[in-house]
Parts: sequence; C-alpha cells; structure tokens
Amino acid sequence: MTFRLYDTATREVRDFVPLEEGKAGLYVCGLTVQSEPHVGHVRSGVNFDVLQRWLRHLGYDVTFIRNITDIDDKILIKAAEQGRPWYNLAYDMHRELDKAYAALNVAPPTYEPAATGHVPEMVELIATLIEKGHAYAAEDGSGDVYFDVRSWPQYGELTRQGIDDMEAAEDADPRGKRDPRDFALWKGRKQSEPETASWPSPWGRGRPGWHIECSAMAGKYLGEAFDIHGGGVDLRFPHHENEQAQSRAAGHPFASYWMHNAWITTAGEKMSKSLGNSLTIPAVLQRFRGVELRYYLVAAHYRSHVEFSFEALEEAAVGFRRIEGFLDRARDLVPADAVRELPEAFVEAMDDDLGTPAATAVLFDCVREGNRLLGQGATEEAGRHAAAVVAMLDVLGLDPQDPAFAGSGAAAQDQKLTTAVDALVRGLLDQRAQARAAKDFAAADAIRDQIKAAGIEVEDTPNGPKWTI
RNA sequence: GGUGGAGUGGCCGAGAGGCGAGGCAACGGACUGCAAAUCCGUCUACACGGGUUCAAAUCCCGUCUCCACCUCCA
Repeated sequence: MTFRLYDTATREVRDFVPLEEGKAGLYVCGLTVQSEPHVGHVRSGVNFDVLQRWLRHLGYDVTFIRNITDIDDKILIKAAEQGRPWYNLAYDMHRELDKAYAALNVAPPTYEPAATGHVPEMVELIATLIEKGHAYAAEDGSGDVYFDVRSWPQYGELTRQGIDDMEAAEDADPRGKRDPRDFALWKGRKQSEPETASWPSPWGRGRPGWHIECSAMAGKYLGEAFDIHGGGVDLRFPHHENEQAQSRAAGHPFASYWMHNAWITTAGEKMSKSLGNSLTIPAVLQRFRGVELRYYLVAAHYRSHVEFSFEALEEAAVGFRRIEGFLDRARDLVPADAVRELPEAFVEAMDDDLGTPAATAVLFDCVREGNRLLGQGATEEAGRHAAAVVAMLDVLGLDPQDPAFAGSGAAAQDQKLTTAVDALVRGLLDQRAQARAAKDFAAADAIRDQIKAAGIEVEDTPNGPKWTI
C-alpha cells in the first residue's frame, strides 16, 4: 500500500510520488510571530509534525522547512503600540512559539528560516520577475514593486478562480498598481516606519512583501521543484496562490502537492488573534498536559474542522489516560524479543491521507485487547500489545514517556512533590491495609476518604494500592 | 458576486453504496469487602424533500442552515 495524500490543487487523494526516490522535501508556512501562539496555530504544527514523522517512518529522507515571518505590518504596528523594537517583539514571540511546540512534542524542522535573514534571496527573485516581465516597480515613486497578475495567465489556478471574478479589495490602497489584484513583492520604506525595518534594494530601501519570502526560502532550501507545500486553509488564497504564481513565473516548477489543514473554531467562530488569551498555549497548558492537547489534535483528521471546547479536550484527555493506564500496567511486560511493529490496520489508516482518527481507533482496539489479556493473566501477550501501543503512540508523537513531555523544569519540580506526597500517603495506606486485613472496612474506608479529601484517589490493584491526584 | 467546506446517536468525532469506527457519558452484568481500574453487554445515528439502485449516511436533483477564503490570519 502506498502513501496517499489529498492534494488541494487537484482536489483528490493521490499516491505520493516524490521527485527523487527515497527523499521528501516539505515546506510549511509557519507563523508570523506577532503574538502568543494559540491552539489553532499549534494545530498546523502538530498536523505537519505527524506528516513528517509518518514520512520518516516510511523511510523517506525528509527535508522539512518551516519558516518564520518576522517582519510584517502587524509586527510593526504591535511593537509600536507596545513601545518596543519590532525585532524584540518578533524574537520574543518566536521563543514563545518554540516553547509551545516543545510542550506538544512538535519536532523541530530541518531548518526554520526567518524572512529577515533572506532579503538578498528575495531581492534576487524579484529582479528575475522584473526581467521576465512579471513584475514592475511602481511609478508613483513609493519604492514598491508589484507582481503583475495580468502577465501570468495561470493566475488563480491553485484556487480555481478567475481574476475577474475576484472581488477587488476595496480597502487596499491602489497606490501604483496597474491592477488592483497585483500584490506587493517589495514595500518601499515609509517615513513612519523604523529605519531598522528596511533593507537596501535596487528599488530603494524597503522591506519584503509577505508572499515572496516563502518562494525565496523554499527555493533556497528545497530547490526550484519540491514535493509538498503545506499550511492552513486560509493561506490558499492569496498567500499560496501568489507564491505559486511568482515562483512559476520565475521559471520554477514549485510544489508537487499542496496540503492544507482545517480550522479550529471556538463557539463557531474562527480563533482569531483578537479573541483574548484564554486559548493561548501557555493558558491551556495550565489545565492540560501537552500530550493531552496533542492527542486531542491528533484524534481529529487534519482536514476536518474542529470545534474547540475545554469539555471536548477534557473528554479526549480522559480517553488518553485510558491508554496510559494500560501502559502503566503492561509496559514492563514487554518481552525482550518483542518487535515494535505497527498493526496493519494502523498503517493502512495512516497511509490513507494520514487517517489519524482511524489510526487512534486501532490504538484503542489494541488497548482493549491488551487489557483483556491482562485480565486473563496472559502477560506475555499483553506485553506484546503494549509494545504495539507504544509503537503507534511513538509515530504519532504521543508516547507519554517521550522525554519531550517531561523535560521541563516544572516536571522536575513535580517529581519532587510526587516523592514527598508518596511518602505521606504511603503511611496512611499502610494503616488502611492493616484495617482491611482486620476486616475493619469502616476504618479502611475512613482512611481512603481522608486521602480523597486531600484530592488524591486511591485504587486497589493486584500489585497493591495506587494513588493518583 | 466568485471559490471551497460542513450539517452523523446524550456529547466528541470517523466513514463515504451493502457488512453498527473509536472515544466520552449513561445504564445493566462480571470482578471487588465496598470502590476504582478493567472486561462483557445495552443505547441502532447520519439537516430536510425528492430520485437512482436489489441495497443510500454514502450517488443524483432540489431546499434549508452554518462556516471559511476573496483584506492580516494556522
């Protein structure tokens, strides 16, 4: 069975055929680092991380480039509002994003290029477009350079829109544009903008337009043609359409496949950046563990719209703890000779356009069967199921024992607390054990209630009592 | 106006012509001193109206509702 994925450009699920045997080049539009990342932002990170992991699992030598947009209108505006340099804001938010990715076990890409580090590459590309007659410097002396949409007949091919059907952006400043749909490749410096936010170019000092950075950086690190280009659905137009137009107009074949992840909404509304901070990653991580959030995101298909709610997240977390519960009991039973093989149904699900919902169903089937075997005392077989569960979790980036989920300073602190609480609870549990041995269940239950009043649940297991907060 | 997407059981969420995804919750049973955990079972759903078909949640036609993009956006 070959790996198939849904290509937004052709609107069908297609076999993945890389340009070069055994290699996969992947470019994903990362974030504009202008505010704290929220759940929606991170969905894209998780979705494409799963793609990356699956490609690696399939044996591909993956080159994964995910960019950072660290200069744009919003960054300049927000930084000015906050009274700090734009580069400080961008850097700060970039670090927040890194933390969020780390907490969710989103593996770092091969490289994470930033727009500001690639101005020469962009200038070069713009020059090529001007030479080929697909771009022009504005005649109003603004220093802007625009892509000439009318010079590229295929414009609109990615989203299948005709230029004349597009609503002209009314609020857009026509400035020196020949057609209202022409988009900026280079923005001439305005007096109101800081000197530090401008770079020299043949058209005067200025800064890059948004779309050109991805064309330039994808070209630099992946070549003029590469396999997969990804991003959120909202980027299809105009961002990806423009990227493709400018790259192809410059003579580059560009991406073979386009992948777009769907939205997360809250209360039916798009999770916009102005929505407040309750859904930022740091805020959510105060209530749920990184693995749990990741599981919640992975359990839904990447092309499905997800209606976010803390209730649904809680439900998902409870489900995930069931998997962990099995692993707690069976992880040590994995036979030494166990091969960490993925169940066939799991592989089929993943091969079918990253069918993570079907894949997680296989995961749960395996957990149930493992629990059943455990109940029958078939420890070795249960251990083999545990090995399969770990293998599946691992490829989804969901292994709770992955150091990525435990590496923080908070976790070390938790460990100390756990040890301390364990010592205290153990004393009480010993008393309870004595009471139970004496069949004094009233006393035993009183002790359990006392522990429970402190927020700790006690469970009796074949290996003795176990406590959880 | 143009371009896409969605409406599934109490809830979350898959599937995409036949054979009841999975999870959560609830209820019944097993196990347990009682619980918890676990296992077994029950709850038989696909927005609406037509049509095609031996067979439709899945295909076709129509209707309604919602969402996204066309402006910065994962």
